Amino acid sequence: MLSREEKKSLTRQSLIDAALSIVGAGSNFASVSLREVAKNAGLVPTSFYRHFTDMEELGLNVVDDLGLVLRKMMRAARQKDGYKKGLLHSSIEVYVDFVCQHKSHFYFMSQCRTGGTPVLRQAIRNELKYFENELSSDIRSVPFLSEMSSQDREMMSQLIVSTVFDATIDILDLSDSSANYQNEFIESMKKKLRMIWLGGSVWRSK
Amino acid sequence: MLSREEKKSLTRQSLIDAALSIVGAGSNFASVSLREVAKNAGLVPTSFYRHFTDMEELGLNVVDDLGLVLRKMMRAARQKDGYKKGLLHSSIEVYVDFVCQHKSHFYFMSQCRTGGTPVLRQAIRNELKYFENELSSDIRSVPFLSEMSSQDREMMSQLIVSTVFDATIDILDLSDSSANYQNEFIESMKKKLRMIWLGGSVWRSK
DNA sequence: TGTACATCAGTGAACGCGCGTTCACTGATGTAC
DNA sequence: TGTACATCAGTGAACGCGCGTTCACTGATGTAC
Repeated sequence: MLSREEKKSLTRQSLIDAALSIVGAGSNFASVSLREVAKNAGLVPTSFYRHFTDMEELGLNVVDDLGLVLRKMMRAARQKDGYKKGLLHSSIEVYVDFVCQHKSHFYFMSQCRTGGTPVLRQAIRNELKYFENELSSDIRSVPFLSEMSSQDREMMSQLIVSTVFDATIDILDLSDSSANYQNEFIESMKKKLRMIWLGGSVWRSK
Repeated sequence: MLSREEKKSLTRQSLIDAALSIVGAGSNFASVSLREVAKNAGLVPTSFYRHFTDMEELGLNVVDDLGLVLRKMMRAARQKDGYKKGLLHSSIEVYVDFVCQHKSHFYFMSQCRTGGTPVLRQAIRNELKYFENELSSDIRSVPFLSEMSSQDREMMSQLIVSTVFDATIDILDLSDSSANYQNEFIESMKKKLRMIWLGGSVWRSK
């Protein structure tokens, strides 16, 4: 038998999942109603208040959920080839994989980064910041990039992260099209990152 | 005296402006109601239908409005220094200027590119496509970039355009902060573009 | 130019519906003795 | 272990409100003769 506390946190998660599934089905989080979420989770509207004060607070918890997915992704990317030569290529592939396997989370992220309430936008920004920092410290150990100033490394990381994450909505929209078209897109992404990488390798911090 | 047709198109524009001003005030276009727009334009809700079938159709007309702003911006950017040495620097400045002077349009663009209905997303994408094409043909006339394949030039343009437009929401959120912080952001943007530019200049189409 | 009729942008009442939120409740789980 | 009471996640009725949409209307503008 589950304790009251355990049952509560299961219900809580089912509300988060309900919101994600509604967003994944094409709705904009900004126009998803509390009643819709509760109904989708198999609850009466008033139960919502036992877990969150309003949709924004639920949103912040969805961001936390997203954070877990992103950290799992970072681990997968590092494992895939340990930041050797094929770093960029394999990272892109891991990213596309994760986007396709967690569509709802990434729809939510894409939407809220630009269309959420200020609080929600900031929460998403913080998640991306985490990525930029990780990447920045990884860059330090790349031989021909190691002489960059830490500020420039940070700038380069931002550029890479924003380039990758900016492609999210395109990846999602493309996930229903032909494999050919998808591959073309991925190859173009790889070229973009290679161009940034090249730029970084001839960069002189001054 | 204005003709009936002229008056109608003025009303139509006031509906578009009303929607923009609501978005500019912090709402997400996806959750803006037809009644709210009509009220803001000084009309009774039912009048809305004399001009648009629904909010999505109004949205498409907002995109057209945005298109005009973007083309005006492109002209301003070209005029500022005719794509000479300071191209990137002055373009960024023109961009930041336009974002700050047409906040509503750019909030709308940022939101709808990732959070609009599929039709709206596609319309925004098309506007960005226009930019990418213009930039791509400009790149052809830059000496040390002219040997790139047209496909790679296109890729590089996409990278630049997405980097610039991706910064929109940050520019908007920053527009209330200190001038120092804003300048820091702009300098970072310039560095990013310079890194891409450097990458392009050592790029070898193969 | 003047008259008679057609057009149609904007009106105002009305509809049924889903919304967020309140409140008193129920009954299973947890706690004290 | 058994009993008596407290806690609290989930319920269900009810509220007032703004929503999108319908319909018949009005009265200024446009058109035909």
